[in-house]
Amino acid sequence: MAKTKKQQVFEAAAELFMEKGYMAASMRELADRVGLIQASSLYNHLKSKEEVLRKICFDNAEKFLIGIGEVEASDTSPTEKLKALIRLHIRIAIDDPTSVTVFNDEWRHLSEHYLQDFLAKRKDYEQRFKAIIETGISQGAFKAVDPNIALYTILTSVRWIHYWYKPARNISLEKLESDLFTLLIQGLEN
Amino acid sequence: MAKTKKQQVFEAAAELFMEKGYMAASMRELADRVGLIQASSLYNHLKSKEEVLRKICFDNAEKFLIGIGEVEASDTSPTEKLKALIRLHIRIAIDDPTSVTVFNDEWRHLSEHYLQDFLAKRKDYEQRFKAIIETGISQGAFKAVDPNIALYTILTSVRWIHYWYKPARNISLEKLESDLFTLLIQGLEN
DNA sequence: GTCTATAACTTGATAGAC
DNA sequence: GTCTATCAAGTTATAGAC
Repeated sequence: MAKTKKQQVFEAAAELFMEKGYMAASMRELADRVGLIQASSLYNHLKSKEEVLRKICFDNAEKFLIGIGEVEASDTSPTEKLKALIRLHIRIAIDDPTSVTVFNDEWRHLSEHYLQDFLAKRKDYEQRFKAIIETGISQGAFKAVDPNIALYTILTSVRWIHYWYKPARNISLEKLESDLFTLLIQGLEN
Repeated sequence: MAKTKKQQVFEAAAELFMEKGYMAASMRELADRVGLIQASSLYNHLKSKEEVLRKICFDNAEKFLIGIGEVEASDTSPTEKLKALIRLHIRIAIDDPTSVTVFNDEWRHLSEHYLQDFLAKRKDYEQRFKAIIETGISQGAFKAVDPNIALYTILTSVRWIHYWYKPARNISLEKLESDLFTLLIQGLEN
């Protein structure tokens, strides 16, 4: 299937938002990047600049929320759940690094109504993630570190993947996963 | 010593850059925040908006480069050096969370000449940090993980501190340090 | 050192021809 | 669906009075 022009526009926008940041990215520059189109014509494919940001932010939020739902539903130990969550972050980051980077870095430019919705979803995700860590601690599987410190250390630890990891590099997805398990889980486990 | 107006302006700017991002922060809003001053009058205290960003980015870069220089000069094991580096990041983050957040997130809006200089300094820092990890691996003190994965996991792990850590909270600096050592070093050590 | 006024420019978005 | 033309609003920064 060939990409529709709308898809091309949205993908180019995500790249531009990643490279320059949402606020520094102009519709004229987006048009240049899509090629052979004027900025005004972009409005046949999108309603506004913010609509593109909204789609990126909420599509990724949904990916993470669906993912953590599956992890919660699985009948496994806290350690296995934590591994599955790290795998989820790696998978989403490698599946579409551009999109997830914009999601990570540009959500604050959502307008107020959407920003509130987004922050509520993020808070929900973080609390469910933290609950898994807390269960592990109370069961004695994890060390008695502060759950917030463990949570944010793990959450931010996977945010560099897009910037550094390229499959072409001589490091495999398996090595990436196992090194991250070593670094992030071995410190936590009893 | 009372703060000079210049200091007040630069501090308010850093706060504004942190909250809204450099590109979304306007000189008019900065003036409102400083209070009882018009945007045009700010130019008696700064040469340009970018001058403020430059000062923030290069002051922090210098803090990290001086810090890693001291760590390198110390005659200690890779594990102790790594602990000292984590302590360095925590100290800088807690000492001035606003400034270090702008340094972390807004450097890309430096104009070309300064951007190149900044990126060279960052690359220097990362390579010296990585060299310490590599020494630990080759000496057998650390596990044979990929040095880049370890480097970026550690570097990004301390970036949430500003957003979450408040000394008023019922968690001490000592607990923060020891939990981060547990999480970040225990996974790496043999 | 602060003000008002404004220059010079860029921004997101729309109207209407084709 | 794309174009040209344009609007209205916002931007950084400067000039010159006080």
